[in-house]
Amino acid sequence: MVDDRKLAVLRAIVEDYVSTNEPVGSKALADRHNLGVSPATIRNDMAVLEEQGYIAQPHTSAGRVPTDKGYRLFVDRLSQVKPLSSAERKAIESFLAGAVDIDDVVMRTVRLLAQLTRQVAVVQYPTLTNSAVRHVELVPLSEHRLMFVLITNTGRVEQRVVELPEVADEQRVAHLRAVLNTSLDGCGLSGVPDRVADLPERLSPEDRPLAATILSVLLESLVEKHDEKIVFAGAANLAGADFTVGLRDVLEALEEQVVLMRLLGETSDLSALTVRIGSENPYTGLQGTSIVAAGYGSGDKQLARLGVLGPTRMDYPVTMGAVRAVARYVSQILAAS
Amino acid sequence: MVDDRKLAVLRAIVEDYVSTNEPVGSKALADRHNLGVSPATIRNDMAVLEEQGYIAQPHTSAGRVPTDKGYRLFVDRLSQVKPLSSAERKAIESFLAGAVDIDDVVMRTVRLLAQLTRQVAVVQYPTLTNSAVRHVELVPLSEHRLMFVLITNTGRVEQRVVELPEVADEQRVAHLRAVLNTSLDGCGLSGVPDRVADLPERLSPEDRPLAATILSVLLESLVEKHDEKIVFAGAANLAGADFTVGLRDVLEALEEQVVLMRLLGETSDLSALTVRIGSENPYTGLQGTSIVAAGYGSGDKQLARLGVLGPTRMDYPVTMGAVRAVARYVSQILAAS
DNA sequence: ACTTGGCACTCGGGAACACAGAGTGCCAGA
DNA sequence: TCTGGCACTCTGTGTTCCCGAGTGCCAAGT
Repeated sequence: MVDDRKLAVLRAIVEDYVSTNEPVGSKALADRHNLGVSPATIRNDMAVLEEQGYIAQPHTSAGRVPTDKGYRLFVDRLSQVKPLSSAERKAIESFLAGAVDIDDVVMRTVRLLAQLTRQVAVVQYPTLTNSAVRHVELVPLSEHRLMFVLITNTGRVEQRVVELPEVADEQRVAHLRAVLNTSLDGCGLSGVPDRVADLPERLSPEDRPLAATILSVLLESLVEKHDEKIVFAGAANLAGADFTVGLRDVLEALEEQVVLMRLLGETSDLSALTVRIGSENPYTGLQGTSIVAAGYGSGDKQLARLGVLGPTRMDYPVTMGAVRAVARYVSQILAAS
Repeated sequence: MVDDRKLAVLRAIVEDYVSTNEPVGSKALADRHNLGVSPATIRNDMAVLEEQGYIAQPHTSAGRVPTDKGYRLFVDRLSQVKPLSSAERKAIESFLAGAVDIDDVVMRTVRLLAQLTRQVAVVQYPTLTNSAVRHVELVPLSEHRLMFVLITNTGRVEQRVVELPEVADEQRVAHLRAVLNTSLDGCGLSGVPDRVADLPERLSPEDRPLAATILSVLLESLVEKHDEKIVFAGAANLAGADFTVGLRDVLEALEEQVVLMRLLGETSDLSALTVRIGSENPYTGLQGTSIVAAGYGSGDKQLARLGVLGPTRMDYPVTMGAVRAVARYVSQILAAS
């Protein structure tokens, strides 16, 4: 049904279309690729491919263009991820190595990825879900206010200013700090609510209102930051590509955290590349775009995802290579810190 | 030389052009504004205005379009900042009030401003320069590593992981923490280098290497974060407006922190509005754009700047009103926290 | 000294049109 | 099953033409 030569034709169409951005005809194919057959034969194959929905022609008597289904087949069976050159690897490594904190890592990553792929890069901040409490700090700001700081083993720092219901002297704060730290140290964030549930009861009665206030802020910060932060870069790269759908829609999607979140998708499998092509992606405003995403993490735990967004007409092998490589390097960096 | 009627004509031209986005001719002016004179008279005035460089015609026999110089005159002498409606004020207030930390404040501000003006909003993070140390925290991560956290009175938190030259037990860390806090508490960041200069000498010899390492990281973090962080939002609003210069250049400029920094400019005067029109701005890639910026801060100190960027053909009174209002509200929020 | 109506002139943008070129589908023959 | 040939169908481009908006200038009016 789909014999080898037809697949070769499809591959050739995808490659040519990606590089020229113009519908590709039978003659051009016969010239540029040595398929060993005449244009007429190729035409026949193309007719079949079109009937099966892998390619389409924008109008009668124009060349063929891959459909989403065609790209899908190309990605799944006709291409292989293209590894980066060693120069590129070196560049990545040295660029990421200079990062000083988690914000810096994310920022550098997203810029790097955008530059590398010449597309829009999207990076999700490492999730708190899988991290554990490294330290809790209470810093008195005034008699009635203190700053609550939560440091996780993934290097992230959460902070909140807490209005206190009563005056808290340094000693009581110190006590509470000690209690919090001993009871939470190393505890996974998901386990925090359980651990602190009975905490007020273990304290002397006069400390309870204070503790309750702080705990409520703590719990609140856990759920609030659960909808994760996402950043993007490389929007300028959109300017060149012309989308079937308006540029505006794409930019709007990029500024909607929730949409981005869903675009990156989720896979349990760390290091697996996800490719969403055109209509496969869950957001109607982005029909003409594809997303290539991968998870990253430290050790074996997936912390978050990153990827790039570009026109469906993109160079999948190269893009996938870049995304995979960057995901790996970020994982390394995070594991080391 | 520039009598009142000519100014009225210029104002009318700016207003019409802003609202229609089409070169405006003498007849249209006479119709839409009741200037009390005939089109022919207006033509004469327009000829003079053109000679003086306030307006220009895209081609012979088209209407007139304001030049940068024309907009400048309009902004300086022919318009007044338009205050927001009370509904808008309420919306701003309630939207900003929900912010939980400094990141949240900045994020909400930039989105708010983008939505309000339907343009690209740019917000600079509050500078550290004018803030003071509220608390320094040292959190041991392992025997050889600790996390250094600096909390400022502006609510910002800086963090660094420090590799230690030697094993540091909890006691030594605690001691160092105490020393740091007593010597730095309330100290302006610019004064920190002076204060810590002689600090190692006041410690026992065995603590000095440890202290030196931490101090070097501290000082480094001060200068590094000195080039401030800037965020933007509302890029989607660029999609509608057509720039004389490519959209790509604008997007590129937006992703360059340094460029943004210079665009926002600096004025000592808090609460003064800065307007940079087209060629007035220091970046050649942004010829067709204007920037409206204002400073914000807590109390009387200017902490940073915020503003919007849009086509030179923008509604200056409204935009200026929005920028000024948002700057004020953010200042309030920051002063309160 | 301005203002005004009239008038000739200019030029951009849209409509109509033709045409070359690329590409297809199909068919008959190898 | 492949191939060459051939008629057909489009799109994109270049050309021409014309309408209309808008101007500049001038002479007359206030």
